Amino acid sequence: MITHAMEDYLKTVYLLQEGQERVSTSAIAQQMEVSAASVTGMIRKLAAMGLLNYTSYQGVELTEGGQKIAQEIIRHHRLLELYLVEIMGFTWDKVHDEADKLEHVISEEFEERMSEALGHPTTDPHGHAIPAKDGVLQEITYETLTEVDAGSSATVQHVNDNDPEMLRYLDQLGILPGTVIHVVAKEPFNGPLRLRIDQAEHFVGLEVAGNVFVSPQTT
Amino acid sequence: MITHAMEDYLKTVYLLQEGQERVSTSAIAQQMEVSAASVTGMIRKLAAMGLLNYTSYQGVELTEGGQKIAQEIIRHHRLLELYLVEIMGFTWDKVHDEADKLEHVISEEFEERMSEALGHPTTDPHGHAIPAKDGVLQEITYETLTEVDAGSSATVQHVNDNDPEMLRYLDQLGILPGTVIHVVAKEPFNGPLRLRIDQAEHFVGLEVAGNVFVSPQTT
DNA sequence: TTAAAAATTTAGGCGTGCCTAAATCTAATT
DNA sequence: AATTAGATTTAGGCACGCCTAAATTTTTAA
Repeated sequence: MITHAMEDYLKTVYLLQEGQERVSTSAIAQQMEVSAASVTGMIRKLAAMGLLNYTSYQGVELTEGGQKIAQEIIRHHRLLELYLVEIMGFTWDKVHDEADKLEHVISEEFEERMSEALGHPTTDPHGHAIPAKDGVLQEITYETLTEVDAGSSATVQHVNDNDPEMLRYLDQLGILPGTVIHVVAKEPFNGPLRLRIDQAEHFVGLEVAGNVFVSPQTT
Repeated sequence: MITHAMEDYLKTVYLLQEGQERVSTSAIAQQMEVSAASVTGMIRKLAAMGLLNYTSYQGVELTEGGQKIAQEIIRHHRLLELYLVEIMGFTWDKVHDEADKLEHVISEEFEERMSEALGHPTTDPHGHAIPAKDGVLQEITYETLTEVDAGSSATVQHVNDNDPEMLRYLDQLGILPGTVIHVVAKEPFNGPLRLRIDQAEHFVGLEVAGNVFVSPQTT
């Protein structure tokens, strides 16, 4: 039997695995805000179930079975986020926590009906790709806004969705997936970035900029 | 902290309490499909939290605090059932199980947005009253179809929602909240009831009839 | 009113998922 | 190569929510 906690671990490993080969115990512990000892315990259980490969002291890697479950949960999460915003009228800062609870509980039919109501969408409100029902999710790794050179422009691809406060701030600045941002200048000594968005200028700190993922502007 | 399991117990006690003064351990155990010993354990915990009054061997009774939580969960459940049917297009036989899982997990805002989308409804798809946000739910106790005299008619008020199979059967017969049923005859020795519904005649067993709650037809 | 039956509680145990503290392994430094 | 810092695992413990079996209380019926 697969529990909600197991689903959470698989999801976390999946998302941490982006790019990386193997995921360390401490990375999982930090992300999930549990002790490393707890992670070891759960990892061993999941390995015994064939959901991930684990070598002591060497971190883990999802098996195909583990990936499938992780993708299913991530699909639930992102469809829920979009459904909550588009159909139910939630603001985008509230949907992450709600989806975190609902994602483990909804049925396949619920998932299917959400997808239909939304016209089988491919991205969630924060710009993350929604995995197809049985498809592989190839999340592209974008650079963060902090890495953009002064004087050039970039298009927002996605923003981190776990901090409601920050999402409200980004919304206020007009930083949404699709927004074009021109980096006017970067202040020295880890100072703020000077941005032009839609004619208006803003000074934004590095912590915020590090949570905004962009691609070089194509136009 | 109040857990999902606790919420389930409070809900069950609340629903069993209809009419009755006190609710017995075994009644709860039977309804929830757990052992009587488990019920005793949980009851003691809930009593220690002040959510119900408990005297050994004498059953339980919800306190005001316990009632409030139970009503909240029942409101969630019934709003969810209606939302799933009306907005998402579920058939009425599937919504009970889905609501049983979701009811513990949705936020106040989710509840509020469902209620709004549904125009602040007062009954769920099976005819049960939806408690108001902070109101008292006064569920009226109706008689079952088995108690209606042959030759008289009755209006369906609500049907039990926990057996999907039976709900599909009732749907097929056209037995929904609001339906007028004429009891043509009752076969002896616990035999079937002969019913007229919308011109058509049906023979229905006592098990089904016992799950249909009606009031004498007023017209 | 007393014995049998039924209901309830107590005792002890199990899996889950978390914790802290101590032990152990890996990697980095000298 | 030895030491040491950091990461990881092991050991032992705890709360939850369930279980079965045995003890106890209440109810029913002889």
